[in-house]
Amino acid sequence: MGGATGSKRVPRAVREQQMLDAGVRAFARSGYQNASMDDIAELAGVSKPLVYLYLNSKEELFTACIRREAAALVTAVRAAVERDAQLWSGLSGFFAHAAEHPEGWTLLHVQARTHGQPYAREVAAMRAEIVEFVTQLIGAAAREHARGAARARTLAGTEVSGLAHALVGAAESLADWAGDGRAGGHSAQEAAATLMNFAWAGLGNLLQGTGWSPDRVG
Amino acid sequence: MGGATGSKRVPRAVREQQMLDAGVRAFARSGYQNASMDDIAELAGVSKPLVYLYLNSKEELFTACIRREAAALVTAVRAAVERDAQLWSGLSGFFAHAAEHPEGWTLLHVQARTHGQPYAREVAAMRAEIVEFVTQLIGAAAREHARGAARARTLAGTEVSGLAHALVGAAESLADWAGDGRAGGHSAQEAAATLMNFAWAGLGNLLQGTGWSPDRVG
Amino acid sequence: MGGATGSKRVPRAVREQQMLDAGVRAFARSGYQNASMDDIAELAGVSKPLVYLYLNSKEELFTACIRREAAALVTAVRAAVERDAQLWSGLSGFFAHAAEHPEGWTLLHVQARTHGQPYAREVAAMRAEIVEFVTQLIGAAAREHARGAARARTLAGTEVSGLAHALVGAAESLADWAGDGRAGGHSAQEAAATLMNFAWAGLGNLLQGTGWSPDRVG
Amino acid sequence: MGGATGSKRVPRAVREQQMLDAGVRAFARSGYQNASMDDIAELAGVSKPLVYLYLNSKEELFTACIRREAAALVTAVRAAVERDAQLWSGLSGFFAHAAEHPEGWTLLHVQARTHGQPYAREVAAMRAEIVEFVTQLIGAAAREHARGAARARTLAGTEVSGLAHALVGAAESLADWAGDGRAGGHSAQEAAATLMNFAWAGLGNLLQGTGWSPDRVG
DNA sequence: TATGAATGAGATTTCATTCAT
DNA sequence: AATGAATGAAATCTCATTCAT
Repeated sequence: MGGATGSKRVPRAVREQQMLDAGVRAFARSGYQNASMDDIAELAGVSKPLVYLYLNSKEELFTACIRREAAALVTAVRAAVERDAQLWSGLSGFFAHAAEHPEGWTLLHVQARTHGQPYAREVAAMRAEIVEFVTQLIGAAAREHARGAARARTLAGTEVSGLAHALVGAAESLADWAGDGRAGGHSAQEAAATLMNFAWAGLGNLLQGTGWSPDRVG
Repeated sequence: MGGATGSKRVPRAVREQQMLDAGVRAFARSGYQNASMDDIAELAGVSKPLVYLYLNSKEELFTACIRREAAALVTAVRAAVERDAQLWSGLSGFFAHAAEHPEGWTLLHVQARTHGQPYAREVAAMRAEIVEFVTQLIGAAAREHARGAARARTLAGTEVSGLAHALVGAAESLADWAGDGRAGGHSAQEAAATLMNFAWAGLGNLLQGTGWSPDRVG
Repeated sequence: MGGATGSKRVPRAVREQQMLDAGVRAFARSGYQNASMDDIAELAGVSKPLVYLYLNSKEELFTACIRREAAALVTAVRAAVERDAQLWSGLSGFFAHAAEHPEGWTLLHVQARTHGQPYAREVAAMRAEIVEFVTQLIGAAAREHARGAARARTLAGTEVSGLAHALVGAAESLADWAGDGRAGGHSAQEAAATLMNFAWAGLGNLLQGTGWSPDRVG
Repeated sequence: MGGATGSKRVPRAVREQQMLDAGVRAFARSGYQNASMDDIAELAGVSKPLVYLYLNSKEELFTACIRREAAALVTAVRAAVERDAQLWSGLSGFFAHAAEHPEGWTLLHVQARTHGQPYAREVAAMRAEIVEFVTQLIGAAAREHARGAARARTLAGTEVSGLAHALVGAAESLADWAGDGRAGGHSAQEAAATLMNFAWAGLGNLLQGTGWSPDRVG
């Protein structure tokens, strides 16, 4: 009932993936505490003891879910970046993956951060990896900008870091927004474009020293 | 033991605030589910039945905590905005409040979203209110921009909405970043300035239609 | 139903004793693992959570039961010994207590030794205390003997120790035997007398060096 | 993995012994309940279903273990007795076997008594058999004694039974004592000698009616 | 002869919540 | 205004046992 397949006697590796699927879905929907092992077992179409036999405990199951989703997201972003090393590609890959795996994205963005150290650390590591990508891409974008500009200053480390964090935060918020129905069906591409618009101009401003400053009105 | 005061026979209004203090702290630290009513009662320095007498249930207590903290944040942002109706002031006020009330901020940003409908709605309402501020401020900034620019197009509703979400997300991410030790002690002011830099330029670009577009490299 | 009293709202100290009573009975009858916390709670006439509230866990409950019964037994033996410092009194006190508290005795002798370190140690400590009593009493009896005998050698430390262990073991076995129906209703007094008969003569033999030795037939 | 052999296709009789070995070890170490069928299967180097195929259930496995060890002990004692029909030989044989098979001895002495009817009966039967030996041997010793004494009364049935129980209990206690390191390495022979000393003299006293009685001091 | 896959039943433990004072 | 005593309901986890090959 509600179970994945009706098939019996499935090899372990396959069952484990089914269980992780169920875990991701249940945790994303109900949160760590509210998703019971009974729910997850039923969703996976197996009995509870089998879940314990393969994944040992609720905590380990949660960790395994987070790890799988984090790895998938990082892989998606990395692949996008490796195609052409553009900020646009990275953002686009990120939004596309988040849109295609809304439960995985919710698990990482909403659920995993809520629960103590072990999980939050896992997600923080993934986020750091993505921030690192973005930082590199901002560097590349800065060089691109500089080529087409008369004079350009060099960005300080914390400037780039702050920028990267702002960008990732904006991306996360937009991913949520796009994931909701509330955005009126805006696509991953549009979200990426909106953000690029923002980032590109902000970057240019920053490089040319024409940026906004507190004593300016606005 | 560890309770707030040791004093007895405290008027209801005061006791309630003590309980909310305890609730905010406990929920922010441990999350909704892991914070037990026992913990909260002990933290508040009263017995559990009294908590129930005044706040009825864990859900209501949580809601009351969120409402209080959300109101405080909105009030802070509103006050900042009302001083001079500038985007900068709003952002600055937001960062300052988040920095001064880390537990309240954690409660709103990290914990409240995790839990199903009743609470999430509360937070969504607050977020919507802030997005609304930002939307208005963006409108004001757009007019400001337009005054100094040759030609400026009018922004579409979803554009503004997307921008506002990106901005709020970036702000939240920066608030976390600044809240950590990892930013090397960056202040609320600096975070606000970084973000303004970003937003201001992006906004200009958008208004002038000179923004980045996917077929451009970068 | 089957619960101790029907009384409600009993002070904690009293309830705790009722719980220990129930624990001793249940553990003695069914063993540690087979006695469920449900059984114990029902036997004590309270709900399970109350048992946990007061005694924390099954292990702690078991420990508390063992400790109480061990203390009671030691106290009984000590009191008997202190009345007149005779081996007879000690044995008699021991048998009387074991006969009057068969469940406590079973708990200590049969159940507690079966389960790992923490409990076995508790019982071993109690047994050591009793062996110590017996050792002292053997010393006294030896002096008594010596006064009425022509020549008497001094006992070696390990001889006394071995004797004490044998005596305690014999007493334990007899306590079980007397506790069963199988002894045909033999009383504690008779068991004590039988054992004294044994011990007294054995002691005399040993002191006079007329004891049995392997190369003798028999 | 820690299993006995790695060899496949072993004849049933051999496999069964391997399983009993594993069972005895596991039950002696952890007790009936704590030793899981998984543990035992792993220890035996086979899969769980095979254990069930050969031994049907945990209860039957336990019973088989007890039976094998009890038979071994009884056989050892019987052999010793049959050599020369002396109490000394029986005790000596008993101690020697217990010392050489500590896990079997633990199983019989400590674990088997704990668990309800089915097992306890098994052990009780063995104990009864040994008590019976001892009773016969005491009879023989009594005749021996009588031959060298002026006048000797006849022992009542319960007297002999009590004696036998005391003796067996003392023997068990001494077996534990000698089995520990605490006895300072006392051997089976010494334990047997200590006990014989005790028994021999007690017996003589009893036969001659010169034993200790409650109104005597001591 | 032998095993990987799977489960029903039941154990301990926790927690929000109420009663009686 | 305030609390010690008490519980219903549900969660995680374990284990003896069987199925299908």
